[in-house]
Formats: sequence, C-alpha cells, structure tokens
Amino acid sequence: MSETKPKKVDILTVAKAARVSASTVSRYFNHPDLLKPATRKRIDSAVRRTGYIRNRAAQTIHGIRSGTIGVLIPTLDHAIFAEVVQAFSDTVAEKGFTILLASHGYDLQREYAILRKFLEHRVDGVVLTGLDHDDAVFQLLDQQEIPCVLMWNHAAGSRFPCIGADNEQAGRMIAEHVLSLGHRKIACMFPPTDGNDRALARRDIVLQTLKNAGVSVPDAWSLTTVYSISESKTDARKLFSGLNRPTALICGNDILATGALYGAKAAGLSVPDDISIVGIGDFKGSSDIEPALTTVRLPAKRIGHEAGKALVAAIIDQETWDQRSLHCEPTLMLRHSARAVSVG
Amino acid sequence: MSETKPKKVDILTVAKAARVSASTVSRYFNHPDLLKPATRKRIDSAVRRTGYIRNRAAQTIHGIRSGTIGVLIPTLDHAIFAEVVQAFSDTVAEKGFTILLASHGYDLQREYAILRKFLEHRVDGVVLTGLDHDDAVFQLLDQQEIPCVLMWNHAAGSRFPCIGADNEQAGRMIAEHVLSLGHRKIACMFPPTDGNDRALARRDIVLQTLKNAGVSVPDAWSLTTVYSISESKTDARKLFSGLNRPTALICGNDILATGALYGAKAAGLSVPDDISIVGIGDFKGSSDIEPALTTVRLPAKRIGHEAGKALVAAIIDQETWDQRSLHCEPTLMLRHSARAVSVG
DNA sequence: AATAGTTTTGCAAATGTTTTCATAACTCTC
DNA sequence: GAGAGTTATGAAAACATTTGCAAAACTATT
Repeated sequence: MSETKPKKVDILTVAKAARVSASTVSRYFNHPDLLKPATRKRIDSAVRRTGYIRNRAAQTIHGIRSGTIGVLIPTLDHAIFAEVVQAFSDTVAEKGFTILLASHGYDLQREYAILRKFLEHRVDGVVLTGLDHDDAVFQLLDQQEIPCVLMWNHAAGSRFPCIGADNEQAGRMIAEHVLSLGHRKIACMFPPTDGNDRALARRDIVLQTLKNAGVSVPDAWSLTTVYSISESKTDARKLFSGLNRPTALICGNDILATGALYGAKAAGLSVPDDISIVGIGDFKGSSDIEPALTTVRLPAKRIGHEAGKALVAAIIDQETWDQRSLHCEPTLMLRHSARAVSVG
Repeated sequence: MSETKPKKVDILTVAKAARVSASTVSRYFNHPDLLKPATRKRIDSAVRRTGYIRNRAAQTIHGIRSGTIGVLIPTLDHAIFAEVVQAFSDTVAEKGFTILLASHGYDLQREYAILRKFLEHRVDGVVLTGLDHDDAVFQLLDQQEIPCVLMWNHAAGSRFPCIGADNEQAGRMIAEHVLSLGHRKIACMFPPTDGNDRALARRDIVLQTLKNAGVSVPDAWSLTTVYSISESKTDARKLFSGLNRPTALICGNDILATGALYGAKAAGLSVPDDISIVGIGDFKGSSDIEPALTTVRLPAKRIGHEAGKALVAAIIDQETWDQRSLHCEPTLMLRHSARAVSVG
C-alpha cells in the first residue's frame, strides 16, 4: 500500500511548503496561539495546497488521545440498542470523538476479546452494556486504567459508573400496574437471560412482585421467547388458543409485546377486551400501534446521551470527574392495550 | 494520562522478560514461522506475564494496516441501516477488522467531514451508503487511493463498486403489482429525498410506472412523510378520512407502510377490504403484522454481508480484486395487505 | 576439524508526529 | 544604541513498533 503511493504528504511536506520546521506545523494544529499570525497563514495555505491529512496514529503513539471511544453492545439488530448507540455517538461526536463499534451477541467471552482489541487501538474510553461482565473484563479495565461507563442499567454501588434505568423498578412498575387492574391470571413472556442481565432483572422482579401479591404464574404461562416479533406472535397465539387463558400478559420488552398483539389478533381476540397485553421499554411504534401499548418507558435517547457526556467528562476531566452514576427514571405509559379485569 | 501510568508495558518490556530483542518479539507476532519454537515459547510466556497489549497505532505508522474500516451511514436510528451495519460488521470482524461508525444525518457536507476524520485514523477502507455523494467525497477517495464500497444501491457503471439492490427495480415491481391488482386510484407516501437517493429513485420510478399505465397521482395523494410510524399513521389517517379516498397506498418503505396500517385501523378501515397498503423493504415485523404486509424485499443482511466481503477483498487482495459491483435482487413478497380492486 | 549452506537473531534505521530546551528574533525602556 | 524581557521558532530526542541487512548460531557434508 505504502509503496504504491504516488506522493507522500506528511508534516515534513507541509513544513517545507511553508518554509518552517515540522515542530511549527505541529504547533499550528495543537498550540496555534504560540504562532505568529503570518506564520499561521503560511502554514494554513501549505496544508491546503499539499492536501495534508493528519495521522492520528502518530499522535496516539505520543500518548496523545486517539480520539476514539470503544462501544460494545450485544447486537445492533435490536432497535433499542441502535437507538441508544445513535444518541451516544451523536454526543461524543460533538466533542470530536469517533466510535469503534462492536457487538458480542450476548457472549461475554467474546466481549473480553473485543475489549482487548479496543485496547490495542488505544481507545480513550469504553462503554459497555449492562452490569454483568466476565470478571476478566473488569480486571483488564482496572489494569489499564481506562475510563469506562456502563450503559443501560442502573444499580447502586456498581463497579464502574452506570448510566441507565433501574430494570427492577421498571419490572415492578409494570407488574404492579397489571395487579392494580385486578388481574390475577397473569402470563409472562421474557427473552432468554444468558448474558442478558437486563432481561433477568426484569423477569425476576416481575415474578417476585406477582408472588408477593399472591399470584403464582403457572409454568405453561411462563414463556421464554427470543427477541423477535415473529417468535412472540407464534408463542402468544399458542398461549391464547389454550383452553385455560390468562387475562393479562406481561412481556419483557416491547418487541415481544408487539408480536403478542399480532398473535392476539390472529387468535381472534380483542385487546384489551379479551386479553390485556403490556410491555417494557416504550420502543418506537409502541404508542402508534393499534391499540397503543401500555408499557414502561426506558428513555434510550437520554441514556445514550448521558452516557456519552459522562464518558467524555471522564476522558477529558480525568482528575476532577466524580464517577457518578445516573439513574434515568422509568415512566409508566398508560395506553390502550390493558384494562381492568372484567367482572363478567 | 501517560504520566500517571504506574507501569508501562511495551514491546521492550516483553523483550527483556523473554531475554530477546524487540525485533524478535515483533517477529513473534507478525512472522512466527521465523522463530525457533523455544524462543516462541519464552516470548509467549513473557507476553502473558507482562500483560502486554499491542499498540495498533505504532503498526499503523509503518503503513501496516490499521485494522479498521470506516462505516458511514445516514443514521443508525432506522432499523434497516442497523440491520445492514450489523451484517457488515459481523463479516469484517470475522477477518479481524474493527469498524469506525459515524452517521451524517442525510447531510452530505457532514459526510465529507466525517470521511476526512476517517482518513486521519488511516482506516483501511470505507463503506458509504447510497450512490449520491458530494463530489469532494469522490475526489478525496480517489486522491487517497483508499478502497471504497458503496452499499445499499446498485447501479451499473457507478464510480465505485456498489453492493445493493436496484431501487428502481424495487419501485417498479411494487407499482406494477398494485396496477396488476386493478388499482387506478392510487396514493403514494414517500420520505423526504434530500440527501437520500434511495428514496428518490423509488419515488420517481413508482410515479413513472403509474404514469406509463395512465395513472396520475393527484398532489393531495402524493405525500412526503418523515421516516416515522407516528408521522405516517397521522398522514395516512388524514388521507383515509378524506371525502375522496384512494383504493391503494404505495409507501416508500415498510416503516411508513406500518404506520399507514395503524392509521387505517384508526380511521375504521379494514385492510385490504377497504384500502390496499403496500411498502418497500420487507423490514422486521412486516410479515408478522396483521394483516401481513405486501412489500418488496431488499435483502439487508445479504447486502451488508456482501459489502463486507467485497471491501475486505479490496483491502487484502488489492492487486487482484476486480472491483465488481453486485446486485442483490429485490423480491416481491405477496402477503395480505393488498388485494384486487373491488368491482362493487 | 573444516567448510558450506541454512536458520535465527540483533542492531540500527525507519515510520509520523510531539515536546523540551536552547537560541534567534522581536519589543520596550532607558 | 544598549540592555532586559518576551515571543517565536528550530533541533533533537522521544513515543512504539517494524524491517533490512549483517552477523551469530546451527546443521550437514567431506
């Protein structure tokens, strides 16, 4: 690659064109206030003429920041992660950072390997998703002393600052709401929980809240369904076609709830007249679907934005940053997919 | 940052621990076949003991590949782009590449600035979205002689290899299908086309195909609607509540079509009995919504995968790569949201 | 043991930039 | 004009790795 370059434009090329030294050109970019205006003008012109493009790698070697941030998520294929990454990316891009993005597909071993690769690239900081990580990941972060923020969850006393919502609170809110509508024949639909502490926390607290209210969910009504409209439609349709039908279904996220709404329609049920369906997340479209979905909002955009701000602060204000976690409150969104249990 | 590092582990540290030179350690990583097995073993042990993490920046300075690929998309917030980026990322990650991801929000000037930043990072290759780019972008790519692939569209004779679907073909297919069902009172809903050549191509060919069949779309039935379920639901509901109602609605993508389905429900219409609704894209959920959406499938996963393969080939096999574009065929998906125009 | 051929390894220079320190250039005051 | 103080700039060393070439080490043959 380098031997086929017709002309090599480096800082020396610019320096020659401007009749200054390379160190002056470097100052032009990094400490322009140290230069005379006339010198600045000459260099500016030389940079344009030569088409020089700075080499971030050479800066990085000096321990200068690479200007990159490693973003590690389970998958981009779930809209909610795409949304939070977009907000995060917008926030850090505003401060001149570029993100390195990788996904581990809920495989925490893979997460460790990706983190090492990020460290090879000397990222200035890292954002991980959720609280649950291989201990080797935490060790590596400590060892390398790299700024890190955990995104999406909130939990007091976590090892690194976390920016997100309290999944237990969200789960409790939706379960309590369904109970407050009088439902006692309640089914649950949650995604697999391996490598997914968000889903696990929600499921456990939902079941606990129901149990504390004297409601036990039969095994046949406790579904594990992959994150897919198609799968949840199929599972919901099967559930609603049984002889013994619940009056309410709590879904672990709004994609599952969307599929369940479609499944109810396909089973010939009217929502919420025949079956109440609720979700968690308040994803795009949740308020527009017919009927509008009752759910708990997890503010993805805000989470991404705050995580971006926190990590930039950690990188830039290393000495003064106070490592504070931030809890983004979940909000109960009462809409039209759930109603009080019927007395008939 | 560097002055607070408690211990600096570089290649010299490893060399000392293994009692070899730094160049031998370098060979261990890059040309292990040149080393005696015993030497390899010693170095391997020293790498583990010291916790050394290679510095990609130092490699990059040598004109060695940075191991990064720049990915430039309009936004991650549209599920279809998230899907294609995930497939692309998986494909290149398999070959050891990490993606730098940035979004330009349909602002082609911003795209140029982002591309420059990618070049500062000395990415090994770049993937852009669509065919339409500021000419400065093309000039910069030519000048820097960096491998580039255009993703999402297919057009013969494009300046760089493109991997995607023919948007004109997709638009023609869906328009012809609606015509073949006998519809002549047809409305259209497309997103804004600034900086979005995909949407423009689809809209133009849809209108052209209708026109060739003697169907003219009244201005009041030619909607421009932002990419949002909420907006399209509102616009569709308004359209369907008018005194003069179309028998069919062609939407420029499946998100708009999804919102239109919700809008029809909200307007008290039955789909497809009262109004046929079709889309383009076959997004997630399009086959599961009730009624299942008739649309043209653009194979996002395949596009992302093939684009990743093509770019990796361009980077690795620079001399032999033949720069071929690839057309991923759109597929007409006949489902339940459209039917023949009623004779009553 | 001597010689020829092959393999392995180290030295030194290179890559592109940044920064420290010394010196040159400039400005102001007497 | 001379001297003191301030500003601007260049030379050289540094950062972490890679690689070409020479020399050391090893192996095989006579």
